[in-house]
Amino acid sequence: MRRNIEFNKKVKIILVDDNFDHLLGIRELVNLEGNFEVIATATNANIAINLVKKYQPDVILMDINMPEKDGLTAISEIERLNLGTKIIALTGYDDPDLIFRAMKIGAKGYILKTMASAQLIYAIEEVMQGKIYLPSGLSSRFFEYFQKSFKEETATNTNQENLLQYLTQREEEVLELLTQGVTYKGVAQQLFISETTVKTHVNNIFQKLQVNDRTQAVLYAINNGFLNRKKLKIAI
Amino acid sequence: MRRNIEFNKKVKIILVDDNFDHLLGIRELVNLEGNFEVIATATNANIAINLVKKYQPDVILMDINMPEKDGLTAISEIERLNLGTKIIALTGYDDPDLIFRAMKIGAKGYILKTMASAQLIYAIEEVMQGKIYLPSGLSSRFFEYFQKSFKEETATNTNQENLLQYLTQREEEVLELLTQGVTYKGVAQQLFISETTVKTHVNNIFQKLQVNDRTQAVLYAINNGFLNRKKLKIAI
DNA sequence: AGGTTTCTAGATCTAAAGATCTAGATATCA
DNA sequence: TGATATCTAGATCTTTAGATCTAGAAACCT
Repeated sequence: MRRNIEFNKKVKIILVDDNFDHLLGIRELVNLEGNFEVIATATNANIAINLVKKYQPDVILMDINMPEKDGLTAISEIERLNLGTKIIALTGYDDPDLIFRAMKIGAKGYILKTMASAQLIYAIEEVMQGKIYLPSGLSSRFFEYFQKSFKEETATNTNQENLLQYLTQREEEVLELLTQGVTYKGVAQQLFISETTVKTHVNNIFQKLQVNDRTQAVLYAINNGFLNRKKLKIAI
Repeated sequence: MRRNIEFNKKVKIILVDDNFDHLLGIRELVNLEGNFEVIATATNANIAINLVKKYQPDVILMDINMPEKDGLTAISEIERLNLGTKIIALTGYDDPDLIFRAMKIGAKGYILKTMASAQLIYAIEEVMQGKIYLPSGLSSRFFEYFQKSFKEETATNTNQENLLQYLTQREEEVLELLTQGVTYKGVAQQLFISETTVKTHVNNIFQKLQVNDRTQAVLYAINNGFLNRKKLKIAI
């Protein structure tokens, strides 16, 4: 039969939307495409997650404005399954924060319900090719929000000089251990120096960073990019 | 004169590239467009920054692979001037990390030198409309990198439960003050309770978070999204 | 009404942290 | 070679921090 011959070629899709009518509409639309097949639908996120585990679809169209468990959480959980399922977020709002969060947790696409159906089909085709699809309007909003986030983040750091630059190499080593919650004794052992030497270094660090205790020193270090320079942790 | 009449309409552009020949080529190309005008060029970043201050251009085409001061730093500095100048990064490489960092610090566009000249013109037009322009190939790379960053970041957090959930309201208040480097005495004053009460809370916090001292508690709180829930700080 | 949780707070003690001063050994730089 | 910076480390003392135990008051749940 035709169905069997094409079985391996068809893109398996699961729809998730709490509005049943909307679900039917999208199913109709998607099934019109010869290469797509809606293999299951769900009206809430928990059912959806179980369906995904069972059928391992290629693509999920997920309404992220649902009661109970919201769509974003569902996306996170599905992503954690690591099945390579491409998730396209579907919503009525073009809220930049929502778009940003959806992309952050791994959505491969984001489209508005008000958009033309052709765009939905195109989005599915794109994500199936491993691409990410954002309509140009949403992509602008995403980038605006993205850049705004960073601007705010660096704004607090640039209003005054970074006192970390005055630390000597040894002091940096000591501070790094402090940011791991190590005691004087621990630092002394790890650096093969005496405990009093550590205290000397720490006191010098305090003066240079203009703080009174180790907690404040650690906080200063974290807030001023000390860990970012040392470790990997992408600081976005 | 024609030049005066159209003065307010022309888009003022500054080119920055350490390769002089390349500079001439781009200038030629851009000037062919009636609406664009290259008002200055520079072969290094420091000169470029001074030119920007002086002429306040609409758009800057910046090669980010330059010796001495690199282009990314220059972009940061120009952004800090807050003149609303749109910066388009220009480079030979489509390194995702480079793209990501350029966008992060505020570039409004990113194009490869190997790309067609029409794309450069289009990019200028787009950014002048307040949009961000990334050729689709680069935009894919950007998103891949973007999502990978977050996946790695959350990977360390999701491997075990978040002990912060077991804290009572009062304990959260105390912990919040600890993450600001406040002493027992300070916490007591701010919460209008006795110092011994604070100690009791802090000891309970230590047990719940399975740590031994305040520095470790603060580090646990920071690494497990305590501040993110409380304050603004977009944690990307 | 009785159990549970939470917030409060005292007493007591030990361990760590921090402040301050002095000082020797190297290394670096002018 | 003499000044400077860095790393080292001792002595001494005060102040926080942290551990442990007990216990009352209020709120909440069943």
